[in-house]
Amino acid sequence: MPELPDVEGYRQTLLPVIGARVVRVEVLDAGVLRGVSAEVFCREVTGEILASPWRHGKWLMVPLRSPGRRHRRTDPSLVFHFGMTGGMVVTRGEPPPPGGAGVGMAGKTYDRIVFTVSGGVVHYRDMRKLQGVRLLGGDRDVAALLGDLGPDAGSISSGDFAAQLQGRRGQLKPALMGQRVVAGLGNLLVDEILWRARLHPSRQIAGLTGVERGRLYRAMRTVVGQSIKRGRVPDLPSWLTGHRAVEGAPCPRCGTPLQRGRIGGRTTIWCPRDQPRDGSAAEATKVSGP
DNA sequence: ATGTCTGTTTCCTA
DNA sequence: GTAGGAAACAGACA
Repeated sequence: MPELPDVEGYRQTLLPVIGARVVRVEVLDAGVLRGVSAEVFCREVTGEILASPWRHGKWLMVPLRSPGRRHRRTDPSLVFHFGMTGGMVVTRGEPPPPGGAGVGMAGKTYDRIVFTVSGGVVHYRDMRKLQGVRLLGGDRDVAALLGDLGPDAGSISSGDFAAQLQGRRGQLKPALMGQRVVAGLGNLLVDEILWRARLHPSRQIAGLTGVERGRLYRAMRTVVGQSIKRGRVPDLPSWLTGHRAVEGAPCPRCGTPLQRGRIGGRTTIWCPRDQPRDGSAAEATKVSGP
């Protein structure tokens, strides 16, 4: 599930346990640990204080510091990525509610790591284990890990966005999903953004007009902003995402049957009328509110 | 049983 | 850099 809005939601669920001390670490499945053994992971994390979590794109960082000490650049950080099926749940000690983030279809929770902290329990879950959890040694290591990512899609300025697009070639959808132009957009968000901006996913970046670039930027900020508010890409009737499941469903804006195809290796939904391949036409249909 | 699909990323080859 | 495929994994579905 997780794209930028979901991960932002996980970050916010951690806010109540900022400053808490890690009492116990249970590695239920060491397969999610990247570059660190379960033994070392437990030893290094147990006893540490959780500092303020922060997010870049789909990555979630939780710096650790030792009790009674200020933050240092060399303090380690927990770094979480949720792949396609991960999630984070924080409770205050009661058994976690059924369902929720990172839970599989059959209701299995797929808890992989459980952190017991003072005043709460943090569950890292992930069915498919496509990504995982890292323990990095300091701010420099974190910066290196995130080094290839573009600016966060939720906060990039229009000027920076234009600069990121400058000189780049290729199709719109693969570029937006590549994390290098902007970080945090996934398959659903990109389809939603391109539909709102009325741009065909296969359009060439280099062929965008200034007006179209502006439309793309506005659509991105609006869609990401609204999605963060709801903790996910909402499947509202007025959004494209609400109609992905139904083959040939009418475009919520103009009624034309939506088209489904494969672009950049991913299933892609678009409106053949509002999002013409050549960029002309269909400027008339107005965007409806979120 | 077998093949295909999936809200991700990385690694490999043209 | 860009494009395309495969792999990592664990299912659901036809």
